[in-house]
Amino acid sequence: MSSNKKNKALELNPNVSIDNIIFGFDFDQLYCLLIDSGISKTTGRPRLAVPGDLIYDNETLDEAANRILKELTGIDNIYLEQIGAFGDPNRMGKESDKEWLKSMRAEPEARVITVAYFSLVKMDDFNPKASSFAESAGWAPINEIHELAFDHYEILQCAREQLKRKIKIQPIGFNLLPEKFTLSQLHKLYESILNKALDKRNFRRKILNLQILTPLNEKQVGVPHKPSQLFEFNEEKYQKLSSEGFDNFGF
Amino acid sequence: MSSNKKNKALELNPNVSIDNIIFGFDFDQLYCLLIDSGISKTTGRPRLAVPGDLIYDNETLDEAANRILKELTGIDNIYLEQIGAFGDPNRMGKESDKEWLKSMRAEPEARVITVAYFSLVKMDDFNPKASSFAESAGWAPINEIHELAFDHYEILQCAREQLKRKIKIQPIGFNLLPEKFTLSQLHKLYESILNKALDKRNFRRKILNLQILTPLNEKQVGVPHKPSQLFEFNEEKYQKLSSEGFDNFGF
DNA sequence: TTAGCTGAGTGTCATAAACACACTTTCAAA
DNA sequence: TTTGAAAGTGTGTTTATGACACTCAGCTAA
Repeated sequence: MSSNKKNKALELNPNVSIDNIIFGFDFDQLYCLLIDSGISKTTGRPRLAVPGDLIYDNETLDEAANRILKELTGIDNIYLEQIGAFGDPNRMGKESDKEWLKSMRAEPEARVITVAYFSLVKMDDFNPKASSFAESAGWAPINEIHELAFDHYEILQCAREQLKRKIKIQPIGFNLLPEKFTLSQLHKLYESILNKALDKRNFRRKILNLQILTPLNEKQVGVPHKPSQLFEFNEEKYQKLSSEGFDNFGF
Repeated sequence: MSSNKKNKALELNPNVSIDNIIFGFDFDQLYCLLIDSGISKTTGRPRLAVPGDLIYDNETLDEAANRILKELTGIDNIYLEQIGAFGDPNRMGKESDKEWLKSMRAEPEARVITVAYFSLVKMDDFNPKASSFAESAGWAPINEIHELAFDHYEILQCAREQLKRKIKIQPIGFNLLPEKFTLSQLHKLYESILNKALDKRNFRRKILNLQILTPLNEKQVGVPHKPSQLFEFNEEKYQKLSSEGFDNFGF
């Protein structure tokens, strides 16, 4: 439990980390960005984890979360939201976690509280590349993830729940889509996040009533069916709804 | 990391604390439990703060939050929910905060990340008493709190927002009321939390439609007006609504 | 004893949102 | 020119919302 902080600015805080659930969407399903730190000697399986790092003592938590995102993906200015802190004393207690900690951390025994975030990125903005602390990174379909290092699987489930809750009261889903998109793509996105089928006509009516979409003079091209109208979202209206929410319980 | 519980003091984690926004309701307005650590030498004003403490290395965050609640109020088994982590490097940077830290902390310069919780208590369950790290504790009307130590004022505002959001999708408000209560008391509670007037008839209709209340064969006595029907809430239905939520955006 | 005060309790109508549901259109490829 | 694939569109029913005003029961004080 060190706290020898002579040189605060440059020092990693060995007790607090950030883990960042990065969501993407490919018009078909939700993905999560994972890093693979190699084959575990104890389990013989790849050791998949969510990107994260210890924080520096001179950065805020939000800055640290943005830094991790930037270091890994090279992109900035991404939708980012805190999920909360995870601090079970045994959260890093699996054998394969200990093995990794010994090889990577100056104080492998230190108790680390992690602050989890989730972010929403447009999948084609990001071209995975190796980061300084993982051998590789890549998108994994959310429904195919069944096990992760540390308590990352649990954090992922919390992130999904929070996203589900949030998308019903703020139009943040647009962060997962490109500038121009079709109503069907948006529809599929909502179905993927909420994990259930939504009636097409009712969905379209509701979204259009929010008046958050601007139809473009443009259609899909080259598709083997009736081409779809493209939309962009209305930034102004979006800001308004984002701050007010559009909650509806009635009170 | 030692797990020698004989000497807990050695296991205090100097980098992570818990702060707990404790809400109460007196049938008229919302209150927050504050501790007063004495007159600040630098400001000459009382130094009011939310109860909190560093965590021990062998407890989970939830356990630490419960411990703080128990140490201060003597009560257990309280509704408790995490708000999130607050970690601005300058969150303890006010002069009056530094003064206090020097007198109370082994490592006054250490950067401390705090994990905030809020809890809902039945006000008459709690009889304020001095705790080990504050000279006194007491209920303050939420609307009369304008300044607090550290970043506690900001945390309080987040807590109010979270409570507002939450009460619309889960019936957690009941935690602030005694076993038996009237519809008017519940109505006033919702108005206090949401900070706006709600139509009496519409409110009663909606709450009764949730079928979460069981009318008792009991009325108020000794009131100088028509005595009010008392209700208790239906635990079973409450659990069901709590887990499902009763969100209503329509999707 | 009665008049007056206080808050409890109650119903309806108009409007808006939700939900369920099936066929036609447009384009590309075979 | 036929076929397959997804886009796009409307209505009727049901349910929830929001606005709104008077009577009732019990206490107190004249």
